[in-house]
Amino acid sequence: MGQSRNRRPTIIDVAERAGVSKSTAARALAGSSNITEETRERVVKAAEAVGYERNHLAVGMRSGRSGMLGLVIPDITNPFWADVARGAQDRAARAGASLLVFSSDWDPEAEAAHLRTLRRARVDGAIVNPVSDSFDDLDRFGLPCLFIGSSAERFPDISSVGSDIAQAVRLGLDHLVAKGHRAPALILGPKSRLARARFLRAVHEHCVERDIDPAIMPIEDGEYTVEGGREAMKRLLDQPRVGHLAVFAANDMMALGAMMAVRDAGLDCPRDVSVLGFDGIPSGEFAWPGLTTVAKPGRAIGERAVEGLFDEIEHKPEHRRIYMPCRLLERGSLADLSSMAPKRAAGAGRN
Amino acid sequence: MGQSRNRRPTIIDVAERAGVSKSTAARALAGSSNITEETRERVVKAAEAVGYERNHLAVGMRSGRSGMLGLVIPDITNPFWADVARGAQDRAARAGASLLVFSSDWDPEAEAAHLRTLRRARVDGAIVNPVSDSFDDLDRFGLPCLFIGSSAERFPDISSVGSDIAQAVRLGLDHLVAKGHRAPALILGPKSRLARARFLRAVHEHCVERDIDPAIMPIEDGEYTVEGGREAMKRLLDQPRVGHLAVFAANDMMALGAMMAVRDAGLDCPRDVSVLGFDGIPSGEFAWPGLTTVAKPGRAIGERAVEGLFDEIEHKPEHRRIYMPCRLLERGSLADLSSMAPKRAAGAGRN
DNA sequence: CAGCTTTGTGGGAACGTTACCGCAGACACA
DNA sequence: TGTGTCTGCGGTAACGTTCCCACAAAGCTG
Repeated sequence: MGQSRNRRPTIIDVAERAGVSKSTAARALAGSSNITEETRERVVKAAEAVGYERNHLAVGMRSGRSGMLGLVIPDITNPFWADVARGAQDRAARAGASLLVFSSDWDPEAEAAHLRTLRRARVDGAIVNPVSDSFDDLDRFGLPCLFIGSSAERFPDISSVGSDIAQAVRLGLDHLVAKGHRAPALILGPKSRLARARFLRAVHEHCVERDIDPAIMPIEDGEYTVEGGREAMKRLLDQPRVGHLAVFAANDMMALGAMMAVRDAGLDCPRDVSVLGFDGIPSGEFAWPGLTTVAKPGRAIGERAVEGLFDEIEHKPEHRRIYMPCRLLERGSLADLSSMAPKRAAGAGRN
Repeated sequence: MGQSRNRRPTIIDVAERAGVSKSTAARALAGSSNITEETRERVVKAAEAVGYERNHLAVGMRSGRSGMLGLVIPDITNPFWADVARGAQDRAARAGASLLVFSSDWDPEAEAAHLRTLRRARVDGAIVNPVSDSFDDLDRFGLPCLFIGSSAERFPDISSVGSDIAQAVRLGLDHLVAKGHRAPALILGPKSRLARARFLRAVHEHCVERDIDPAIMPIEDGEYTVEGGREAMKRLLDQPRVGHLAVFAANDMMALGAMMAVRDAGLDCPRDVSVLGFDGIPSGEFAWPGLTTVAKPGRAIGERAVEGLFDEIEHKPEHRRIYMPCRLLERGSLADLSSMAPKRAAGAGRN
């Protein structure tokens, strides 16, 4: 009764109720050594009785570990990043840690501000999709840190987790080839983006392996948006071509835009044009036809990133790049030209 | 140099460098009263020089305010909740607070666990979309708390923020009527859900106002999923009907499923069937045709929730329910039967 | 110039926890 | 029985901050 009703109970309240010192109470609650089983039980009961809950702020102060992790992504509203956040959340929760989530909107200043906030909050480490080009804001972060996403490769000294673009491209191209599309057109992102170069390099490597001449693939650029994909596809459709056109877009939004352009041109997907996307956003499922795409493992990336961050925090300084495998999501946007005669010829297929 | 290189600088380091006591340094940095301008300047410079950053853990301990807020939603991967989270994030950041985000997956036990974690982290308050039916886990939360979403109404003592279902339904029905659909069919959620009753009540009220007999509206139930909507629509299409069918679905996913069922039946939307959704998820934009829907203001709800939570924290005990207005997103899934002859009649419209 | 207020500063306690050290008692062994 | 080790527990310092109080110097009033 000595304790004012509105105060949260502390370990001292527990100790008093159990008739021991606070050191003993702390030891009992920490489950550590040199405690009589009987004493431990008394303390635990007392803790339950007063409704004690350990104050993590105080623990953090004393131990230097706050039990919190930071996550700075471009936009939680973007389904891919939401997926990443979800994976990170779950993995952190399994380890008893909490996640502070921030959206940077691809703005270096916002990013820097969020990192400052994280430092002040004394998070144990941070997972960041770096938007800032300059090393200045980031390398002085001074906290265990792990980068995520393709832009991470600009920073050679910092471990990173990302999707395996090379494997994804191989997966996509193999699928296209299997369906009878030998040399698809490419819709890529802006030339300034690192991801674009990575994607294109992977395509080239794949082509070399399969004796395909990459030079025969038409390429169009655009912003990583629906509108960008739509315009790129329009340009592609303006070019002279023979037979069925297949397109591999570097991004699902662009792929969705491309499908719109196909409809705008009075053509049909997949009858006249096949579209393959890259990302695996849920919207692709509800488009008509459903968008066949190579899905990035957002959730797994988030989980793996937290694991990697824990490694960094425990000062295993072994620097690593981790690439998570993607998988193919087959829906309806790809025509199968392999087992039957092309649809635009008379319908005299093998069956 | 007295300070070991790996330690983060404290206010004592700043004080020593500025040649003042830590009290004075604290006052200077807090920007508060009774400081010579010259002293303040010296302290601020010293702080910059040593790279001082205030330790929020310590501030939280001392002041009882951690500067952190909790957000517990069903799933950050769900676009509506991601939108809410984004609004909350931004609003919290503007007030200098950080957000701890958790996903409960509609699991009461996970929810309870997350709330415990938040309490231990000593957040200043929490925003929760309550999934637990029982008051037990929640009312004993013991922290300033604000509920969000339609399930919040089960808890009469706790302030809440949600979307204005009545206004949304009115908006949707008015739009349907304006387009010439007098008595649309309804696709609703499971009978157990509170949101369903609210939706239906709003429909009835609207009908009374407009002298429409609600009894003539066909109603089908289903889970709040694509599959649920698909099956409900299938049942609707099996019923005998005359002319164009219009459907108001209580959820965008169901609406998308309904559109699939229309296609499955060899019919065309919007020529044969009009579909109106409710939520405003991005996928609706990429469906074909684009889903016309009543959009919930997710982001605004998140922002308003943080504001309301701040009110709760500052012990304004005034209990409130806040309903945020929805808006109509007109895309392509609704036929206009008003200004022209119905499409299924000969194409002899007024124009 | 005595007594008062005002202003700027320093000292110390407190927030809740854990780590370290010391101490008392039990026990083993010569 | 004396010496040494081990076990269980209590006391205290420390983490970094802010708040309260005390104190000195300066300014003001009569």
